[in-house]
Amino acid sequence: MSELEAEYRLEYFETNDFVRKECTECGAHFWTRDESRTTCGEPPCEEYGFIDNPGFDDEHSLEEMREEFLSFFEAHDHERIDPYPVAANRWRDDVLLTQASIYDFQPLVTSGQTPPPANPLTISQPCIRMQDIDNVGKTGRHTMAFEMMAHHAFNTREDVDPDKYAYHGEVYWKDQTVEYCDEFFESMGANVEEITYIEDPWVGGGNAGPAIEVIYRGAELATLVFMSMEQDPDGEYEMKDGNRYSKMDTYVVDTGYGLERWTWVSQGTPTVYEAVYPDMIDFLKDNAGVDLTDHEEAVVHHAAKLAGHMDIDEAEDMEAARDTIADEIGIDAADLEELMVPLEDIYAIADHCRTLAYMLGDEIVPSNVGTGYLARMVLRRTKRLCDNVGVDAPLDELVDMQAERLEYENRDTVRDIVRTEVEKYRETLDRGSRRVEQLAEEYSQSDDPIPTEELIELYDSHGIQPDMVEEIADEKGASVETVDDFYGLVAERHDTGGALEAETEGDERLQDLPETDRLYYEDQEGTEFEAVVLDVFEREDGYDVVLDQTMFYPEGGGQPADTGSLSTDEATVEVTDVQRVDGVILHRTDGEPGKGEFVRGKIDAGRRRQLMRHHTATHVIIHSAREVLGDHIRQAGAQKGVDSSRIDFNHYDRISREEIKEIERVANEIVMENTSVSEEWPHRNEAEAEHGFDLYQGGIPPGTNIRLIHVAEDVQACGGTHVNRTGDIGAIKVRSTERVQDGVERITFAAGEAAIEGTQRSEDALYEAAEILDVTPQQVPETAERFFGEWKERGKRIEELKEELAAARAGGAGGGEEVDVGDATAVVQRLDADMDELRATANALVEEGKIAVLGSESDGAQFVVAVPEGVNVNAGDVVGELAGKVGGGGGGPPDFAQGGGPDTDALDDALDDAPDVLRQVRNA
RNA sequence: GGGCUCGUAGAUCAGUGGUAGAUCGACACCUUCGCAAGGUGUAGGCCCCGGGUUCAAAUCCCGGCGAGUCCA
Repeated sequence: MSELEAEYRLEYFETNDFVRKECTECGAHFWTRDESRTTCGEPPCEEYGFIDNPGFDDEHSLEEMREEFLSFFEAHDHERIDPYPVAANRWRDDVLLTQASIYDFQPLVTSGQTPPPANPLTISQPCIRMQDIDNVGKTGRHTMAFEMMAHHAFNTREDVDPDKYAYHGEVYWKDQTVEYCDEFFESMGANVEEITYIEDPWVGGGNAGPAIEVIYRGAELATLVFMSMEQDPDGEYEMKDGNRYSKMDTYVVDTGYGLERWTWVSQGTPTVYEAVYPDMIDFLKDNAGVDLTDHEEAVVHHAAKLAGHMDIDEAEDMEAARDTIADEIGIDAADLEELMVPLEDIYAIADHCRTLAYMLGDEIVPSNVGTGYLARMVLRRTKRLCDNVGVDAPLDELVDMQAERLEYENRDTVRDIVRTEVEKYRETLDRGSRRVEQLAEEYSQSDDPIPTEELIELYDSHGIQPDMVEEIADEKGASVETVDDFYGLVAERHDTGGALEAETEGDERLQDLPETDRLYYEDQEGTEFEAVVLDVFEREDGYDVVLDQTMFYPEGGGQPADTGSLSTDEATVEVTDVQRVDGVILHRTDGEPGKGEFVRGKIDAGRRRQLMRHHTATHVIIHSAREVLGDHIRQAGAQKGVDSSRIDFNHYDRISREEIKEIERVANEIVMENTSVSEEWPHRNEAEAEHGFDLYQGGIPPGTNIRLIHVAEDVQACGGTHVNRTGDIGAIKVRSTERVQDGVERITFAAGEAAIEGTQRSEDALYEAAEILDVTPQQVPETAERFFGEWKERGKRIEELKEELAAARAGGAGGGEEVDVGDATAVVQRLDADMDELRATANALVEEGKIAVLGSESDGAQFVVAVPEGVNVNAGDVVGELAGKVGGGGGGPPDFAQGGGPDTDALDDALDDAPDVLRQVRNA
């Protein structure tokens, strides 16, 4: 760590009379203007110094503070850019939610592959950190939702090739960053003498660099990170994670100024929540009927202030501190808790509602996977808190209060989603409590506690929290087996082996080959071309041929590879698959065309044409779905094919038949308009500025320029091949919809010829059905309904008749053989009817006080034996014996047994033996 | 993406291989001046679908469809 010391000897510190000191409490090194200072200023070395003592000239609301910051940096030559969505998984696959402003620029911008939207830039980025969820509301300082105000500058070293990275040269670095920070504090009216800059090197995600924590009146108000190193076993710096790092070609100024912290310090309220959500807190208190007397108000204020001065980083710290605080104020700890808990819930509700506003406003759709699951968790937690504290305002209204404040435009959809989710949650709770009630009743009878096993099952499979089980069990007079590490036990159930996928090893030879020219972009309609074979790789099941240029489209963006052939004068090889690896296109063939040969390539035109139709149709469908279902519709995956294609997207409800028809109608309208499908390669910043993030439905491509495909009003970044005009699609027919996950719907559709074929197939089925029923296709549903009804009627009628028949037979009309078995009479009879009839007859005989032994030949040999009450014959034993004679088995309760076997020839013999069997069983 | 749970009458659910059930609701009748309530009775089931095992499957196995839930 000491190796970084030189990194902090800034000219700015020198020229402004800063001194470097070592904290007497924690030993950290820091820079200050105050020669007499001995501690770094950060809790626990020092207490909060701003509560009831605001640190700046003016009090600011959240909105005012955000504007102060952004306009300050705008005035200092930074471009203000719009915040990114909180759903970071839209542009990177390593995280779900945006947790810092730098997330916006990872990994493509920070690595230099892609230029930043502006340089330098300033932003206030909404972030969500779920890690702190248990602390929110309780500690007075933790929030789940926050905005990270930041300014960023992206630099590359002067000595690297200017063409190597998407930006070049140094914008500014450490001195300028610290100077901006100092100046901003000063502009807010802070006393700069009190600021300390603590040296605190930063490490994260394979990168590292020197960093400075900026502390003012006990609050960490900014972190200045100088990202400039990457992990490297041979690197010259060893960082605090024990790994070695070396300098990179790019170096990035990554700052973070907590908007909520700044707002809080400007107001000096006891908790951050009161500074950030004053209106919402008032509303919630009023709604929940939390009405404090002046005295209580003073106690709460006093307690919060004391807590503020303590080192409370976890909710548990708060519980522990409660006694101390109560003691100091001079009231009972229990009384204090009773006073504080409702307020803590209210604080948490306000924060959670803002979190939800960000998530849903940024069009995350609740689901059981990914970010959708996180949104659902937050929503359910919020609902529970509302119920706890007695807030009865509808949750969608509460979320909307925040959405309005954050100026989201899709507020109606957000409310709709919240209402749908609350309803789903209510159903889950209903289902759950019924289940628990039943269980509780069961266990209260046996006096056993409900075992942990059941609790885990209830939570894991049915989403019921243990405390809810306890509550209901209590009402039913049952207890619950308590366990320490409940969630640990749940986690155990999810242990997975984690099968590792084998990495495909790259060919050294491949890396030396030039990128293949992509003719399929120059002429999307073309199907024949000429090329030179640059290299051939022998594979297990064929060859990989590399050409200098190709028209074969490699698999990508959900579009399968082209197939076709490569021909020399002597021979023709079939191309079965095409892949692109680092810009080099590999043609998998069944033969060796010869390195250096001149080849003519020919792609399967019909197949390609269908793929192009389907690809363009995919854009049309997603656009139509957006139009019909709402702006939250976003592609979640797609696969094109020859006969049909499918597209998955987020939606919070099942798609109705009506909606499908409407989507189909809108899609075909676009087809019939026959507008041109165009392609362009604009600078990504211009593209983003004009079309926003929705460009990247299928993932974010790297590079300065990106390929855009315009289909009617729809614009998407896309690497696929497309038809020239929408009319070339021919027709679009939705084939089916399914729910692939909760909140993710899949539409399978067909375009062009496949649409016609698909429709014809469904019609064939309908016509065939109509022919069988001998009605017109239009009459099929009505007729089917009538037939089904009649079929059921007949079934019932047959039942009735069988019973009547059985009664008649039992009455003597059947002519079975009557034998005496001790004091009882048995009827042995062969009926040749189905099992139902046999059973009915047997029952009727039993009614008359007779033992029934019935045999039948239908689908093998079958027996039914029934014994009236009070007769000492075990029916099961009789059947077992008889069934054995026909090569099968049987059994059942002592008064009614069934059985049979495959050997029908032996049926009569078995029945002849029945009287003996009966007597044997009776004697046994 | 993975794990787990579930699918039976209009609703909620029993039913662990041997004759498909309960409660509520619906309907009819009784009781009542009338209503609530009560009583008696009746109707209402492709046991999600398709295969397999078995003498026999709502039940066991495999696949599909539908729903729920937890985790990443």
